[in-house]
Amino acid sequence: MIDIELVRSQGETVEANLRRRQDPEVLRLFEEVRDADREWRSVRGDADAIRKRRNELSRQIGEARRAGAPPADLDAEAKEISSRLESLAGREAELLRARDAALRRLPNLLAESVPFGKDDAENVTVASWGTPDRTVGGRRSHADLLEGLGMAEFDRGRRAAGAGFYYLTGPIVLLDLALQRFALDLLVERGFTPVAPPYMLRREPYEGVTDLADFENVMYRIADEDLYLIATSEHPLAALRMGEILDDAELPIRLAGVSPCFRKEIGGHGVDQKGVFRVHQFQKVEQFVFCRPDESEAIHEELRANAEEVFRRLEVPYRVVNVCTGDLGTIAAKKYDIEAWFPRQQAYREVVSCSNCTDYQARRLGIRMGKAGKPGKSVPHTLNSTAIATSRGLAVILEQYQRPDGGLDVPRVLRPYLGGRATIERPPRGG
RNA sequence: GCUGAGGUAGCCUAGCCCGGAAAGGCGCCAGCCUUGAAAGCUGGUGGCGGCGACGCCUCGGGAGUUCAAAUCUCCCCCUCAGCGCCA
Repeated sequence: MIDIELVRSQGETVEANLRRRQDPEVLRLFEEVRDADREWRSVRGDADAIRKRRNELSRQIGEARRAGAPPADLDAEAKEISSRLESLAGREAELLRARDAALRRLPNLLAESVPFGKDDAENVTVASWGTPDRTVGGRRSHADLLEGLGMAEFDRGRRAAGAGFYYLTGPIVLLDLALQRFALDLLVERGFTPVAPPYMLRREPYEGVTDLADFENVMYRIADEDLYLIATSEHPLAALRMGEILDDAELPIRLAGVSPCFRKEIGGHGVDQKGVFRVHQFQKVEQFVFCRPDESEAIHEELRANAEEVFRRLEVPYRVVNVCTGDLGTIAAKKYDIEAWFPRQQAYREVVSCSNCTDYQARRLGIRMGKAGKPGKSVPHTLNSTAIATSRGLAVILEQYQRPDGGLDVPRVLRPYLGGRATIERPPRGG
């Protein structure tokens, strides 16, 4: 959430920034925040004056009572003033509620380096690595390949859990774990602390880390409980320090989350719909950082470099796009997507999302900076980035490393995690 | 799930039974003292509104009673302990 002080003192700048998102609803919300805040402050003043009088009377009545009987006129005025306050206080509370509701729905301010654009077609490619293989050459979809190897159960997954769920079986499970372990080791090497977070969160922290629309669309709720399955470990990692004061000296805090991710809304598919590209459940190793505001820009680049390194070591061609103003989500001030080359689809598809959330998430979670004994008012920044999501990471490897005979070469960097194994073969007797 | 105890400012705690300006300690900041530091002493140290004098609010959250609620009543949330169940 944006700092209300900023809305007051730099209203024009904030509005101009929000305008870049090209969403009329956002500007309407901004007006609502500003109007409600202005009126709240005015009503607040009136109500405070009445409260002051009430407190005076209350004090006098108390003193009079201790001395003898309370004077009837004081009592009458106190009663009258209380009822007058009631409606005003109601209005005051309502305005504050309206202001904060609108403020919480207002998206983050955009970083200056975010390119202006309408939608994902106008995202700007800022880097690329590797040479995309432009020949389709009888490549199979990752789902076909998996089924050919007898290492995935899509139909049975649907029968048991519904569309969007699947079973992986056999050596591919080890490959999946190897991918996670490889990414995790890389992050640990670079100073991250591995974290196995809770896979469910209560509503309150959840509202701090995500926006309300997402909340309704993507979250699985546990029936009769105030619990939601996490959509990414970013969320429990952010909530790890909710309500706390972070000591400047401990920043930056680099965390590597490992968890399954659960998402209700999986959207449309496109080519090769079957498989693990868009699913309700997948594994992810995630980078997450709490840091000082002045260092978040540099750390954003660091997270991006780490994510790029994952795909370089896997020898998977990719490009990096700077997500444009019209395509950026609510929480992020700036976002890079890494899109890996899927040779069967002959397309770059998103495999990493790397965001600088500045102070937006931290403010919603009530996280501040300072020292024990001397809490500050400033708010740290949070950043997050995929290291590897093993649905898509797996899919791209299956597309790229498949062999014409239906087997799979194991990416060099993963072999140590598979006991040196270099290939995954079709089982001797076909399924 | 049952029973009990709790939730008070950055932290720890008192106040609650019996309603009437949130006491104290730690930490932190400043001053005094000191060659410097520590100790000691003095003062300050929540949020919001107001240009300001100042005022209002704040005791897990909400509702109620009352002139007045940390305190009384009701509902809800969370934490801890014991018991139960359990990988």
